[in-house]
Amino acid sequence: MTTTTDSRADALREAVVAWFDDAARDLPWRHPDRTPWGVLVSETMLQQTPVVRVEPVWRTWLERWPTPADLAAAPTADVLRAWGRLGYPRRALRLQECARVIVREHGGEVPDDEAALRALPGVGEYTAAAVRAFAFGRRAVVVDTNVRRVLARAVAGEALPRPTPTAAERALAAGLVPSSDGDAARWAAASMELGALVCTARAPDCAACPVRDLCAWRAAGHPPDAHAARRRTQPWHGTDRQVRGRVMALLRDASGPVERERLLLVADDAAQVGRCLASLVEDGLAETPPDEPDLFALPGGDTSGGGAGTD
DNA sequence: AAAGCGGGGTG
DNA sequence: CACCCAGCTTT
Repeated sequence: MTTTTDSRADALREAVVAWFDDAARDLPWRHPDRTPWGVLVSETMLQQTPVVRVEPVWRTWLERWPTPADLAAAPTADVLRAWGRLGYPRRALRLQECARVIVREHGGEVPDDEAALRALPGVGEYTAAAVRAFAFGRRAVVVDTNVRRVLARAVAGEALPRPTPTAAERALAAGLVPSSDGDAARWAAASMELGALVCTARAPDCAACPVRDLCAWRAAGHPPDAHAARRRTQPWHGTDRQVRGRVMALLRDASGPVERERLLLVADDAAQVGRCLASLVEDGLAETPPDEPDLFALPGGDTSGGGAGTD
């Protein structure tokens, strides 16, 4: 991949980075004393969860489990409770498994190369690139939802990127990444921040945008979203996801196993709840104590010999 | 390529 | 109430 070197690309990169120097949020995972592990934890928590909700959980999490070895050794029930309401609790499971792989295969240190990062549970293309850039200051093509939107507007002249990324889109993003490690890492953080703070999805603040005079979307008169018809808003009310979430909330708040009968009350459709309980067990998010098929608890959280778990 | 997977803040 | 959020995994 070659870096685009035309003057317009240069102007875009320089304007965004200069803006970032002044406008960057003071986020804890950007502090000088952060560790690669802290960055990996933040990136995992930030997968589909907004910054404001992640920040307090990240602080207590890193205080409690400052290294991969600490998280690897923790009871999974404690991990799921600490994850709280961040959503997608399978991420917490994968993060703990990730910690165990790091301990087992990487001497307890977060790896810094692309292939090793991608091999970690829960680490995909974006997270691997983000860890390389933000934890190690290395060059990486970091393309998240913010960067996709910024490039869709500023370069492609569209209101929003298409629902699923294309090869052309990633090539465009790759071509804009500066060649040096330091510049590339700064560009990654800056382009993401611009999308998060100024070039937002709902109400972009074009008047405050450092690249407003370079923006193809603005130059075209802010045409509407060309891909709107192909977007599907995911249902929520009455779905398995909602029911699973309610079950998990109950299990988190209980100090011990919970009776199936009580869990069935989270929704009108008992069959649906039963299906969700089975899927949660299948996913490793819940388990039934030995010879107790009508009790459910968070995994590895068995504290006593079986008495009724009272809050 | 598309579906499944949480939860809550916001216009 | 629809939409969105520093995505990943599986089909």
